[in-house]
Amino acid sequence: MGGGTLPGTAATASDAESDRVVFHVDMDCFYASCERLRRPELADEPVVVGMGYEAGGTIGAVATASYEARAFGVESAMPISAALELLPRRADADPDDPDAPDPAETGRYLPVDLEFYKDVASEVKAVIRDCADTRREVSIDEAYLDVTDRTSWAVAGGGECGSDPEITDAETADPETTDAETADPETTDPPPSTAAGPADVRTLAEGYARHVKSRIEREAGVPASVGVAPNMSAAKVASDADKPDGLVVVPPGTVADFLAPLPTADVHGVGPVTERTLAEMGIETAGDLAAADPDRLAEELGDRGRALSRRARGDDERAVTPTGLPKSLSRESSLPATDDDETKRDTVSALAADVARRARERGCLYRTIGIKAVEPPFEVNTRARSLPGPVDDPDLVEAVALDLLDEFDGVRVRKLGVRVSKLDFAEGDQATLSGFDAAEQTDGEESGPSETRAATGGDGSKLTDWVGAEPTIEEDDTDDGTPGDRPRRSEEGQASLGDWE
DNA sequence: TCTGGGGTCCTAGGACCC
DNA sequence: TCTGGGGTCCTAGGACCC
Repeated sequence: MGGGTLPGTAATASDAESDRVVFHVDMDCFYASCERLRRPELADEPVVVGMGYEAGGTIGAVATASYEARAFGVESAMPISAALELLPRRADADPDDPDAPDPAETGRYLPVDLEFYKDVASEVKAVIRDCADTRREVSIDEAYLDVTDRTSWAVAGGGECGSDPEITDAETADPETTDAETADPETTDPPPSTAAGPADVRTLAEGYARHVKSRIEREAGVPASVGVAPNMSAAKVASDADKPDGLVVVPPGTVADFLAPLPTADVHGVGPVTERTLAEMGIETAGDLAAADPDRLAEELGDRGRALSRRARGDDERAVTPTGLPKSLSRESSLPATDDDETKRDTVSALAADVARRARERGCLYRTIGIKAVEPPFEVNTRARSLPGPVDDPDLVEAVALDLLDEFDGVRVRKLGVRVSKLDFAEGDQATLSGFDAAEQTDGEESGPSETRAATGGDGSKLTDWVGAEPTIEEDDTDDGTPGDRPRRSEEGQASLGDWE
């Protein structure tokens, strides 16, 4: 990075010439960290947080395992029953029972408490919003920050190219920042640089990342790992490279070298299937991937092949953009495999009601209703039907879902799901501030003309006649039908994260 | 160890239209 | 009157991510 880049000259340069500064902030075993926050006695214990898990039970899957638990082989997505074999429950450690597990080799098992984690996440987000104007909050525990305008790749301490006073200020002027990262680098014996480049070069970007990271820990009380790079995919890999509590910096020009030795599976977008395909082509590392002929990759993987090849070379021009509004809403749930149609219909009815309720809470209409039916062992079937126009109609969701389910009469299923898609956030009536408490009005009046009458029209002919029977829906739904509380699109074009809070 | 639940994006084939 | 091409929408499935 010699002497920085003149404005305008870098715009079209690919990969390493981009001088953007992108952070990927990734909370360490977030759910477990949240549990520790409110139960400090769990601090150094193996902690397993299970979804679908109830205290004392054996069903469910591992949502998050603390690093202490991972040392026993417990991994995300593993069935709780399997985790228990590797790491028995602490409660089962009975000192009087010679057959009981050694307490030192047991762990704490807790059910997911998403509401609490969201509270913690909102504190993390408050820090992130304070530290970056441009950001993408990807999930409850993960975000990308473009902080190009707050820091730079200049070398810290007024080195060769780090002479921009504004930038130095940005890093150090925060009055709240009292710890080492603001102090004079000369006197505080800075932590060794984790830059992938020349190890003795600390950039301002690294200092700012340290600042963000320590603010999160201080203000939200949970640890984070941060990856720093000139683009999103490299930052993502960097944040993973030294977990937990990691800070890995990959300066411009070093991205390809940083990625090269990593297995292909570490490249964002390479899952088990692609990994296998690549291995069959003799491609084992990101370096191999970068060196492979893009045309050959495209033959095997389609357009994705080319994109992965670019990523592996450190070339990722995607801008950090806020998360948009959701494209679909769904609920699904597993059940003991059954072919009992009554059970299946009850399940689908409940899922449909829940999906419809959430859609209404978010003030969104939907035009497609679908189901998912998973046959053992893992055969996924989906069916969907589109309506002539967007609606907000719980009864219709149920009716259509049940109708689609008919195809699976007598079929054994182990999981069922209901989804609405082709969402329409009906942005027309911002004026409806009165609909503020719409989430509460789920009973009684239907809050608007978007309620389609087709399926509930009073005759027994359920939905045989709704397709094409209600071309009037379209006119109707535009004037109302949005409860108006959720789509907070004004915040930044699109709600930065309409999801929670 | 038979795999939880919530999403996104992409592809392919068919229907339909001009 | 067996034959063109392009575009769009829809459905189903697959891969991936957290």
